Amino acid sequence: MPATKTELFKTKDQRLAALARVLSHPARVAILKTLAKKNECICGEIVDVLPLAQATVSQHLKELKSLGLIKGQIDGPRSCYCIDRQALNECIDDLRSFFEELQ
Amino acid sequence: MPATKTELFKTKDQRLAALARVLSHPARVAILKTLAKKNECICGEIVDVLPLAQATVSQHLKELKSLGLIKGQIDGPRSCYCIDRQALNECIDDLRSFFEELQ
DNA sequence: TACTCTTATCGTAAAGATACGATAAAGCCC
DNA sequence: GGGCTTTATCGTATCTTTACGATAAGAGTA
Repeated sequence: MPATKTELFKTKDQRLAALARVLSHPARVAILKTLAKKNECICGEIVDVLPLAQATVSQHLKELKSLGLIKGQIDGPRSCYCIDRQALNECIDDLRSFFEELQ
Repeated sequence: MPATKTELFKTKDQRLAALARVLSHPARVAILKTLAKKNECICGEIVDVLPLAQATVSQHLKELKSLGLIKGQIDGPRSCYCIDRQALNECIDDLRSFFEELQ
């Protein structure tokens, strides 16, 4: 029965919810903070910082990337990640205007 | 095996993730917007606005309440909900400082 | 070429979230 | 009291998320 009725809501609300969803795990919050601090990181550095297995971290990175918040580029045998500043700013704006609507 | 390793992360990151989690469903986003617009609503009004069954809406309201973002008070046979402005402002501050850390 | 390092993906198990019908509980009106 | 309205909770089905081991795939190195 429960086939997630997400599509029945307004596009804006869906988008905001999707953004909130990627921030809804402390690992992803920590990844963003780490990337912000070091500007860019190879995957292994992030794995070292988090209390999770490499496969799990890779999965979290994938989610951040699929929402566009981070970019990843291959660097030899490594993967180098960084925050997509522009996408981040758009997300911040979305959240900001949501909160303004609430106030 | 997967027993959610949330507790292994920093308290601040956990808290932010928990906040993001309640915003991670469009129904809860819509509820907050509705409450903001009308200032306060009885449960039934919210049910009328959302494409979900009463039981489901009640569940979403419970989650918003348990995080403290909304307050509910019994009004005769009805339940009257409103946004907890103070709690909301604290959440906004948390998010703001998180984004500042990212920039 | 063989070997090592690094990371993504697959498969899968467990936990959590979502959704709703049914029902309980509490107040109102007659 | 009896019936109606309103909402919370219970039980349950299903879908989604989280987590990790195993493995594949690609790049560098001896």
